[in-house]
Amino acid sequence: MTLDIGDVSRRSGLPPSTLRYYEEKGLISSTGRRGLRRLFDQSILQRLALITLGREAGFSLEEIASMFTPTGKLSIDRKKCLEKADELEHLAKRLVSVSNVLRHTAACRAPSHLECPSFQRYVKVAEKKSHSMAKRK
Amino acid sequence: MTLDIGDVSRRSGLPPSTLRYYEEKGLISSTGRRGLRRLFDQSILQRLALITLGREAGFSLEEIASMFTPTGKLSIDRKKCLEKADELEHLAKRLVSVSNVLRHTAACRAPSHLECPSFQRYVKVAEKKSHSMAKRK
DNA sequence: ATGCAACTTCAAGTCAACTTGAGGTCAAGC
DNA sequence: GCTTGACCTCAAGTTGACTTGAAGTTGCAT
Repeated sequence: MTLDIGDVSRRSGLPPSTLRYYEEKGLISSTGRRGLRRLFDQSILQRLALITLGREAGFSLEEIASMFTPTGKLSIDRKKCLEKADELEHLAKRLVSVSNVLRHTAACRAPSHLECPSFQRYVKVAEKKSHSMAKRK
Repeated sequence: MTLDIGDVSRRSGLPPSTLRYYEEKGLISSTGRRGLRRLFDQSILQRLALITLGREAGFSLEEIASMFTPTGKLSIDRKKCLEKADELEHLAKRLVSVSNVLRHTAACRAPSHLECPSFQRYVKVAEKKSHSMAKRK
């Protein structure tokens, strides 16, 4: 019931080179080897899904690595978790705002969007950055 | 009523080097020069806010550039706008899911999160990628 | 008119996140 | 037993998004 790197690659959509890179960086680990070949457990797939998601959310690999405990579970640092959660939620809200800006742009017939009040309103929401956001470099 | 690069930098939070870089890449443009110095219009600030937001949402500068028309308005390609809007909304939903995963991790007392049903549920939502998402390299 | 802070250009450097390539190993099917 | 394909390592290359540095210019206050 263990997976070859090729299987993991196919199932996760990530190329083997990336998987090796992630292992090198300590984000994942193989459960052992058969000869030279890495063997992975099923659970790697969930972990990779979380990593990919974290990347899409704008976290660096280093940040993501810090969210896992050495044993592979998610970090138990509750405060940190809640902070990240807030940050993500705020980002999500802003994204919805931009999404609204785009929908408006597609629909609105006003000569210039910059003068349209509803456009203005969306952009205003989108402009607000949270404090934690600012910290992110 | 025009701004110096320093003013824009202070008001947008972006360093002058980044502003010059963005200009070089065609994401923004100065309205003219006083001697050597670039002059910017007020409206640059809104535009920069949108650019920054786009970056946070994971778009490349090139993608962002393609969302603006040469005249500086948002692209009128309605189909493209709606596609991006969907993409953003989907990403936003997934982010909320990760946020939930994190909150759960902070709150749940189960010995292993991987066995907790509500954790599973959140991860399941988070795992789903949209088609458009997959295209994003 | 003189100093100097804030601008300018342009080339080169940096960093994260991968990818690519050369050269080697191994197990399975013909 | 030998080829083939999927794996391996390790070093070097790539890309995007900036930043830094050197060397020059300019506008405003003293």
